[in-house]
Amino acid sequence: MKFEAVTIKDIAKALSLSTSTVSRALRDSYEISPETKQMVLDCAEKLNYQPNPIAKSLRDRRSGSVGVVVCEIANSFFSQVINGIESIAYDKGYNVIISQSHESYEREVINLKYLSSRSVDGLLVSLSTETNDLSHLQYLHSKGLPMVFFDRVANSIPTHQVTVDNFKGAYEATEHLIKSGYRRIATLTNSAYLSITTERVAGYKAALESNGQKVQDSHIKFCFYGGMIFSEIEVALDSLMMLKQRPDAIFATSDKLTTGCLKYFRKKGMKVPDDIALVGFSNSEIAEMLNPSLTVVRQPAMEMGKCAMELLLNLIESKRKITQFDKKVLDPELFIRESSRPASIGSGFPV
Amino acid sequence: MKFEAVTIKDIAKALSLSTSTVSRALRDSYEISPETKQMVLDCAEKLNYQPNPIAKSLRDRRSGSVGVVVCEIANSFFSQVINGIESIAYDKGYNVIISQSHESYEREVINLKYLSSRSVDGLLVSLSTETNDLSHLQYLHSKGLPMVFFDRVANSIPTHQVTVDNFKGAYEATEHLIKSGYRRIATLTNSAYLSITTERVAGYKAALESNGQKVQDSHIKFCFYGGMIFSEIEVALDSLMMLKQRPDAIFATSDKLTTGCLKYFRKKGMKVPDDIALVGFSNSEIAEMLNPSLTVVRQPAMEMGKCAMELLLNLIESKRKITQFDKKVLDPELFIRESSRPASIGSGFPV
DNA sequence: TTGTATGCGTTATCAG
DNA sequence: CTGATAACGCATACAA
Repeated sequence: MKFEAVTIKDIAKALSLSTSTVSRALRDSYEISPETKQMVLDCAEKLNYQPNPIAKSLRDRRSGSVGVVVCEIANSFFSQVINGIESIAYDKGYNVIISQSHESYEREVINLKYLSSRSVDGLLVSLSTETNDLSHLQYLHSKGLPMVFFDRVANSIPTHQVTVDNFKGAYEATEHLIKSGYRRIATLTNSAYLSITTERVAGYKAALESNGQKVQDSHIKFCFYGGMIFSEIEVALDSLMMLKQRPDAIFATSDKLTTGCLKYFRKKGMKVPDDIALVGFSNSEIAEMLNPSLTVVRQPAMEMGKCAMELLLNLIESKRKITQFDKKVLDPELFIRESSRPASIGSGFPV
Repeated sequence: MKFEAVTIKDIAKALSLSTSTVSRALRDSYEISPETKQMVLDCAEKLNYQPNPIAKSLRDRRSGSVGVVVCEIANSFFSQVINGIESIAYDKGYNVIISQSHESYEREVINLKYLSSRSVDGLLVSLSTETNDLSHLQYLHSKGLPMVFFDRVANSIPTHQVTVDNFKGAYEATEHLIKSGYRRIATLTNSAYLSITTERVAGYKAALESNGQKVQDSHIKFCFYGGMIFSEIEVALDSLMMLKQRPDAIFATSDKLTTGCLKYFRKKGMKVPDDIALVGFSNSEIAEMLNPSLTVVRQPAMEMGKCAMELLLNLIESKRKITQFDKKVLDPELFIRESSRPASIGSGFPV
């Protein structure tokens, strides 16, 4: 594989054939006699010939691989999405190259730069929390590099996208708290740059309003890095806890924020949901174990990955230019845990 | 990037130079005049020239990328290792291609086949739980493809490897339980194929023996898929719980097994460590939150990744054949949580 | 200092 | 049915 790489040339030499004949035989071309074909195949087998994908890529001007840009793979939601992507890619013979932005705009730009320049045939992108300027993506898009956004999408770039119904998920989670009797529901959310933030906050607000509650700006706390830095969560929750009218419930709009809340409350010696109720977006199985009474909004991550990859393959493999784009919206699932307390959404939490 | 790719040829044409001059100018060769160099650079900038890595790979017979084979990225330990790998790779200009075996031998073979054939310059491998036959790796190794094993290593293949001192970690964890007063310590461990299993079980046994306790085979439970399938854990723990002399403590030898135990006990309504004590290998921050009283053996995952990547680069970039191999062993960290109960290692666990 | 020619491994086109 | 040749984009040995 390294020192003595077997090429079609070697096979050709061994069989006193031309490279073109060997190439055709290997590709099972109709214009090669069955005998020659068999000879070539046998010889290839014997020499353990492995085609060189790089040479093929250069010739075909396609690499057979797609790039994925996510913030963190160490995040249940994204690793599940990646599993979905992989499963489709695998079936279709594509290779998946994963890159992490670690929520850094700079890193996202660098990764994208690397992935592009013809080394990937397409891109599956979920924006970093810092990303406000989209020119790097706009540029690639203008050059015709197929891309599909998922979860954290860029609406200003016209292409396919896959999301869950964030509005609905947030609406239902919030309404669930209201129906459970909570009256001062705060929300802990991500960077305002992110599409998911806007949509989830909108759902939260709508649920309050359509249930006759007032939206209070002091109840909406943004964590720019989505809780990657714990102090963000501390600052946000400290300020909520210090309001004259302390919130009686919190809606956390992401996995990291949900576990971050649990961590915070444990640190403070507060019980969830005895002292305060918590509802959150979460795809982590462990988070549920962490608080068996936690009501969560689960995203169909695997499905999102599959769907995004399929849309990307459409773009890559379609001959003519696509002008009509899909905005696929998946349904979130709300897992409501029954409570032993009335007007509460859980049965207890360890302090 | 896609439809109209700018190449050195375009720059050459625009400037009425030859491609070699352009190539040299871009590589900042000493034999090009400063003026020409500047012209070329400016033109490249203007046309937004991006070198084609595939063409470069073909010519250089190196891809500038390394392959990583792990079982699951959705595993704190492995995602941390990957972050370590990436950080070094990034500094050295290498690209990292991650592939998951999902603990399947077949998938491991396929992934490796894909990664090899000169599309990667080297391999960082942690074996799947099913892997017993190493011929696929042996073959690649014999062909001279640089590889470094980490965590789950193959001792029969002579190359660098990085592990933690599994024996020591297991020894200390077990001894900690003994010192805390436990007398019937069972262990829940992975597939016997894995190096980590052998080493950790050896450490467990040694700790028992050097502390005057007998090793009981009925106390050692193997989970072939390492707890990927929860029923495995149920079967193992059920049989432990049904022993006439029920164990009073359990040492779980991996992250997944540790959380699996917690899940099991919660399901059974048992308290950890009131009803039973638990100590485990774990790199997940959430697992600690799950049970703040859990004593864990933490592996320096990030460091392992960095170290493995550095060793791999040594192999890749060294001119002459290396015959002396490093077996780097990192120190595990034991986090002991104080208990409010005597002869117990924790303070409470939610049921 | 710059240009020409060649090859990396493949496949498609065009001849035979 | 098979073979010679060119091209994908880049970088080097060799000329000039």
